[in-house]
Amino acid sequence: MDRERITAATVRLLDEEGLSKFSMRRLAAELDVTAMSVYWYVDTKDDLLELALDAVMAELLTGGTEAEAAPPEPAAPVAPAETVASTGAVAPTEAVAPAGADWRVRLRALASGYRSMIVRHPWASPLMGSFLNIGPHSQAFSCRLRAVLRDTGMSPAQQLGALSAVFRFVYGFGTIEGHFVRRCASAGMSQDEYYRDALGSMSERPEFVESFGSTEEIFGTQGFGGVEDLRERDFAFALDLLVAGIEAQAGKASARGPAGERTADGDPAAARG
Amino acid sequence: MDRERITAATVRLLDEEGLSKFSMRRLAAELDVTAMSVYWYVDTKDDLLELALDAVMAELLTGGTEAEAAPPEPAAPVAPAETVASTGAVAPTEAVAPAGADWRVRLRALASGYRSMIVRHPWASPLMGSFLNIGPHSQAFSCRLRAVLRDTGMSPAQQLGALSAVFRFVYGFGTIEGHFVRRCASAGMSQDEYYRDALGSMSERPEFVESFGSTEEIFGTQGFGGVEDLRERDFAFALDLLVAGIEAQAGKASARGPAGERTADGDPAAARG
DNA sequence: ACCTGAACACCGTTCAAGT
DNA sequence: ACCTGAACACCGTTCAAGT
Repeated sequence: MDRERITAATVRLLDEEGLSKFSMRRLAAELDVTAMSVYWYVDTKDDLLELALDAVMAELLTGGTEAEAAPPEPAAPVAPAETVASTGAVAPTEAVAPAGADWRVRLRALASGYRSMIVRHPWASPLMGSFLNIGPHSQAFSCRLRAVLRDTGMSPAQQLGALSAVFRFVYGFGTIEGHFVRRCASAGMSQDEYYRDALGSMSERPEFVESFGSTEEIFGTQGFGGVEDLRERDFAFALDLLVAGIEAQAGKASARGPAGERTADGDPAAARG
Repeated sequence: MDRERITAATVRLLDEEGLSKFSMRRLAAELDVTAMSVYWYVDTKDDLLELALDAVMAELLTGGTEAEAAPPEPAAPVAPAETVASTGAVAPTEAVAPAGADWRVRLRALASGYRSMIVRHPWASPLMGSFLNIGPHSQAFSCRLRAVLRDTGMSPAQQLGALSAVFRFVYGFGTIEGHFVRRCASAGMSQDEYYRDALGSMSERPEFVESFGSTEEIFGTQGFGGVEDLRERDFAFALDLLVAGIEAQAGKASARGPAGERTADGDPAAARG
């Protein structure tokens, strides 16, 4: 009975039953302990949730581009013990990209990893709020993203803007996706069934059918591989948009010279090389 | 005592005290009524929250590009009665754009309006989940966005991808922004104070200071107008990224011809002109 | 048709008390 | 140092009963 075991049980319960059903009393029962003994290790429910959030953030750092990731195990691609124990050896590797690869490849890898983490743990996104000051693992992930953006050719000020854009976009995508997945599950339907129903209710509006065709036409389109495939393509397309936008901005930047508007002294691109 | 009055009181309470403090009992007290009489008009708390969500979605439709917006008042730019009554004459007009303007201008207007609505009502974003099947006002807004995207020169399939991208990105931006604003308020700090504190805790990590300078350097940078100004610029920059990405994709599309990969028969761009 | 009171099965958290 | 029981002030929702 220590903080790690409590955090692991919290993550497992949150994964299985969702944020709204999680309670201190439910957790205590799971740990075969009275309701209030958890409070010896944790000040408040919110503190515990922050610990759980930090634990799943660590999933994004298994194996790494640079050694700046987590305090323990500087280089070896070993997943944190508590996470493996809780989720049952789901070792996500999508946030890992070849160290010297093109920034586009690495950006896609980081974004995909972040997104899939949010989908794996739908309870995490409402807890993330601002990506400021929420644990060392989140900061380490942010560092990796910044390292990638340094190679885009954008000015430092543009890099900061792009950092924010990528973070928030992936957050939005993963959060909505997570909501949808959970809603399907709680309705006892497959994602395709739920999507078909939703389309059905939208087909009551005639302009919708005019734009996209009837439900049967959408599902019958050749190459339509279901909602999950659709979402995969939407995400890929959105990343294409971002990458194309970054390339355009980087072109502008190099045409006008390396200096941005916002940044002050201490150009990090120059300092790092 | 009817559904409209209940919905209006709900929106007002949610705005003032937040989603977590809202309860049926609290609402009943506000309406000077016993706890359970609300259940005569509303089946469940979740149903009521959906009503509230639909009510604030209507803010995005005041005044419009086309007459496809809300059932009442087809064209006149009049805000819905219940919203005006509840928020005290905050009549947002940001989602309105000149009808025949460039798609870039109209896209920015729609995105800004959506974002500011989310910030005005931070409780709305956790409720939005998927943008599918949540009320007629949301669908009408989606229609307007589609109408704008038709003018980008993208293929219909690309338009669908961009629709998803814009929606989810703005959602992510507004949600995180709303979280931050609320967190500052509940900590009793101004946004700049909170931001300074957060930077201070991040300055404990040396690579952060190496990249961006110390807190004093960041706040002292000429042209730094505080967090809110920073966020404004981040949002504008992110929209620039999206617009540039859309332009790049549209260029590809017109170079390869109008047909996309995903769409079936019934090309809406051709049908609408 | 509309509202109420009492009740049920929950919450997070405190606090004095046990070992 | 670690855990417990009882208690406080809350929840959403049901249901029989009032007018």
